[in-house]
Amino acid sequence: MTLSVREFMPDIAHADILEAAALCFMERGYNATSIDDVARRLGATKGRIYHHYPAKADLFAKVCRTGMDMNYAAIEPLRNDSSDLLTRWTRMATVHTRQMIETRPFQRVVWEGVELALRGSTTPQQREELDDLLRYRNGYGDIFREVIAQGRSHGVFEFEDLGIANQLMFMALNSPIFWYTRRPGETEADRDNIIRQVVTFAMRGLGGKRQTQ
Amino acid sequence: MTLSVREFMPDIAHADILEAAALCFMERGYNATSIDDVARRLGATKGRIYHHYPAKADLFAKVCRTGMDMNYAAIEPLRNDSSDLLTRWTRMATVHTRQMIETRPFQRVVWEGVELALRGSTTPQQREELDDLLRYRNGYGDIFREVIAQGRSHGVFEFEDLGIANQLMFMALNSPIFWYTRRPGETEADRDNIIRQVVTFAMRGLGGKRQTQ
DNA sequence: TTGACAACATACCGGGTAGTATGTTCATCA
DNA sequence: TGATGAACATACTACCCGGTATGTTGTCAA
Repeated sequence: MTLSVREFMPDIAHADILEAAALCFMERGYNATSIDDVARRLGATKGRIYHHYPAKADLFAKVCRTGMDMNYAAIEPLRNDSSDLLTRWTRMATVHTRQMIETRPFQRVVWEGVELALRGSTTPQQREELDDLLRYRNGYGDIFREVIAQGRSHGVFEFEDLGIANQLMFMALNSPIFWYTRRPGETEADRDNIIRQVVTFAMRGLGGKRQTQ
Repeated sequence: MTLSVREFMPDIAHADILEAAALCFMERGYNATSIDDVARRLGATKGRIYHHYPAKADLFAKVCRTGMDMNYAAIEPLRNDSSDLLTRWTRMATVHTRQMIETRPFQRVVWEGVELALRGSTTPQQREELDDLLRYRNGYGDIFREVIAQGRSHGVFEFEDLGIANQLMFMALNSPIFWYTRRPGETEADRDNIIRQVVTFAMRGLGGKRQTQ
């Protein structure tokens, strides 16, 4: 259900560049990352990158977009889920959190992209791209927002302000992009265990009724 | 109980510079902020800043340290609180969250400082300062960590991994530094209401028993 | 086989910015 | 009162990095 980069990029050259860029941007941030850094990680030079992307900002935007594309694709199968609300929310939250862990470099770049978009203060053309990203991510957030809103009106969840609750929920679910690191010898079960704890925290935070874990 | 910058800086000149720097760093981030930006906000020039701080990195570090100083000072009165654990945790969490809102520029810079420290990749001397910041903040985090650990062993809280729970709790409590903006006409009660919702979310997330709000 | 184009590498330029070196003003104190 | 130094402003330098212009290699079609 979770997707990797290459399934989105049939063109290997682009996938390699995007992956290297995502890693660099994650490690040092947008401004501190030079195109030469990305090229060095690829074992190549600037020329290769500028042949495919007109500017650094476009490369960054593409990494962000790819990250969000993967998120949308991951929860897409759950759009038609007809389970009860709490089950549906739990599935969505679990998939989302797993996504944060398994495509962490991209998700962290998305986070910085959203921050840059909110700050403003860039060139008009880049502004356009970042605003697109913002709308793209807001649309994604609205999917969850709607579910927890329904959940509250059905007595499944209990909270006051919908906007605040949504923010807090996403902060919890997204948080692994900041503190998760793959331990050597970590099993699939270990990771599932972490994800479960994160989702449980968010569910309880939303005032959700306890369900069988 | 919450403290402002000037109470920490008897020297007004330093307080002005730190406040301007905090605002600039918050708005554009460390790398994208030039010393001239800070000077411009002060209605001054570079000379003034370099007269007090040897380098940009030192100014940044000082902003971080000041932010953490304010946090420590804010919860200091609660160290000797002999109330029951849930009450004590709630008071600490409330003070902390209020701190995030009322000194938001500084707290946001602290966040970026921690990120820079975790990434590494800087000059050795700055590395030293950032590592100091990291230890300083970890010490602060341990205060909360101990309280929720005790709370769990006394049946007040319920969660699995202590480290993960602490991370998730702080993500929730810190989150206003990302999404809080002061609304025009916002009253003191409005702000208290926001803080209460954040604290409630975190408490429930930790598996805390509901108490009278 | 050759021309033409894609996919890069190499070499270079220009703007922005951290940091410095030097002036200038003003207060304080011997 | 003049000497001294703190607290800045001004002027300048050096470097890094984004972007471009040009060179090189391989492939493929006619």
